[in-house]
Amino acid sequence: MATIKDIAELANVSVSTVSKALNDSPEIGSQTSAKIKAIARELGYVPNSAAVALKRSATHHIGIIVPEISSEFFSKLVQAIETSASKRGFKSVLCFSKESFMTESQIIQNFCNGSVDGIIISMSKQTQQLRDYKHILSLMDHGIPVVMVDRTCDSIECEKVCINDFGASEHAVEHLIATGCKRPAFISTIPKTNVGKERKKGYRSAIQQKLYENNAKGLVLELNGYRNFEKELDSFIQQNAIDGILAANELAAIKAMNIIKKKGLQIPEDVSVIGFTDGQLSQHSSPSLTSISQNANTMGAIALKRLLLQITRDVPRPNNHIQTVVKHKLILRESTKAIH
Amino acid sequence: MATIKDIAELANVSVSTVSKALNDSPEIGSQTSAKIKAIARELGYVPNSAAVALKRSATHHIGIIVPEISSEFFSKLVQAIETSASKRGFKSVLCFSKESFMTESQIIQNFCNGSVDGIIISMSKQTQQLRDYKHILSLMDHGIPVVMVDRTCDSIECEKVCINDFGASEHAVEHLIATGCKRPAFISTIPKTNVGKERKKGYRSAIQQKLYENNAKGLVLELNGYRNFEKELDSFIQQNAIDGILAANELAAIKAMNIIKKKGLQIPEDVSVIGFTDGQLSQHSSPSLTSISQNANTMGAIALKRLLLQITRDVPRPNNHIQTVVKHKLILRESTKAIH
DNA sequence: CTGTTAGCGCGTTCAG
DNA sequence: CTGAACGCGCTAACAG
Repeated sequence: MATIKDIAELANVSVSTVSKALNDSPEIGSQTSAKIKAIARELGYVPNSAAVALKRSATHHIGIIVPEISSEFFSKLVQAIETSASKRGFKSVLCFSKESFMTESQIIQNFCNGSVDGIIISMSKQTQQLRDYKHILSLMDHGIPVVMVDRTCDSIECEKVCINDFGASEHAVEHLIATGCKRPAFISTIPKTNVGKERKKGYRSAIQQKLYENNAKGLVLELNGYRNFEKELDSFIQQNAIDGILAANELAAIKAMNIIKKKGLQIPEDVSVIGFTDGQLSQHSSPSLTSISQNANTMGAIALKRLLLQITRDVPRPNNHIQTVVKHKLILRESTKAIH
Repeated sequence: MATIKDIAELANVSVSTVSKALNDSPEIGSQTSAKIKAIARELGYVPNSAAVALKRSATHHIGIIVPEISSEFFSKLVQAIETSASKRGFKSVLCFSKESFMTESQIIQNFCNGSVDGIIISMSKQTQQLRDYKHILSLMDHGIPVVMVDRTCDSIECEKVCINDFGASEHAVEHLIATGCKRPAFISTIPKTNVGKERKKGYRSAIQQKLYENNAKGLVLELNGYRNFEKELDSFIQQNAIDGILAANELAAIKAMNIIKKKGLQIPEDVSVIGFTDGQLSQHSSPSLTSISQNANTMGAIALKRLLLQITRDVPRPNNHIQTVVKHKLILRESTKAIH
């Protein structure tokens, strides 16, 4: 690895001259500058990032912490963040919490060493369940800007980017009702997350407004994962004479559709289904799945933009409690009936 | 951000004493050491990564370059690499080439600044098409270890991790033939990649051995993307009386199934289908898709292990042309018939 | 226009 | 057992 020093020796000038020449300082004469640049190119010189980072106390790296990327929402989100980041000269350090509080804490502790200029995080299930945000606060105490995406929480004052999960859920349920569903249900395998909770609330709000006069809680099936999914869902559908399903996540919706088909019921005639996230699974299932799109790309781009705003202007924490709400979209496909 | 200097002042010792104490040097007395550590904890001290990197000329970061992560193979691969890396104290910098040679080159040029200790790459389509590997060679010239995964090439002498795509393809076609297919076809939307080519060769080899005596080229449909996919595939199936399909990638297989169903044909009775990659799409489609699993998790873990071997022992390039072949797996599901 | 010098934060000889 | 001093590679005063 050629250094500035090597160039200086070859060019018979001092290191500072080289530094200035390479940074196009007006102080340096054009022929000297040209000569230096030629030598630099010759040697394949690239400024050492650690040295620059040390000097500027800024790394041009951001940290991304997500639970995982096997669900398409997160993989899209990550890709959107990285794409925006690289456009602006920032590199992305990607970490997975695997839905574990401990792992998330360790990752964050690690990020306190100044290896990133800021962090975008979507919290783990366990963190949201424990409601323990010490690690995130500690990060902010270290002066590292944080933007929370999708899996956010109210009790921390930092920037947030999310959709209106409550409203999106209402929207979906209203559509089920409008297409003739009398007994729409809500199923979820993410009951412990803020988004899971909001989506459930939205479901209840919609059925209370549009379907029941009383304070009915509706038909809700919540599970932690997919262990007994088939058995539970099967009896749930049977016992409650379900004719519509809103699933809080894509995979649950897809699995539900397969179980419904297996029972010999028709989708959407007997049971209509709507999912969240709108990924490839939704597009390519049969019947294709009506979905709420969370616009992961937009969320990612905005999250990055907000983060860089905090990083570049060194206002430590002005109006930090800004929350950007990205519009959702209901994408109609074959798994729901048409409105007459 | 507390530094070693701050601690030194508070403890009334020199910075070097602090450094030694924090690194558990036997030179430092136990009570001094304890006191220093207490203060460090108090201040929330974390060693500055840029300074350490500069000192050690090693960042404990690796670079991961993949085309994208919307296909499940790459998202699994990335997750596997990161998981192994973090276990060993390495952070992962993730970049997307978006199948573009230019983007890939720029990313790599950027990585020559010493911001990573090594790189794992799966090349872009365009790079494989142009066969221009200057950027990768330049990386190696800079002394940065490189491991290529899945999308590899023969003409570079670096470590490689892949599956036997040729053999896997043969395996799949043999299964189609064994379950009664007389006219199995091969479809691909990745004709320009090495894996796409190998899979096609494997297909041809199998049909020549098992089906035709002569050197028939078989029934091959290659497209660059999904623009006219439906139209092309439709007439391809019609004209050639296809009764089996091996698709070189998961999405093509799924799309093919949907088109076949739309034509009113039965899967697997009229047309059997096998795909590559075995992701969630394969598991949850109806009928579920028989697939070749590339064991992305294994590939990722091995790639990282091999890379770290090169990084830690500073043998620059000993037996660098090692190629690790990971075993594939044929996962039988509903889209193929049973063997009688 | 160019060179000298200091210092970013840390680890590491080498003296004491 | 502890401290002073150097240098990793770079930028930015400050001199000349």
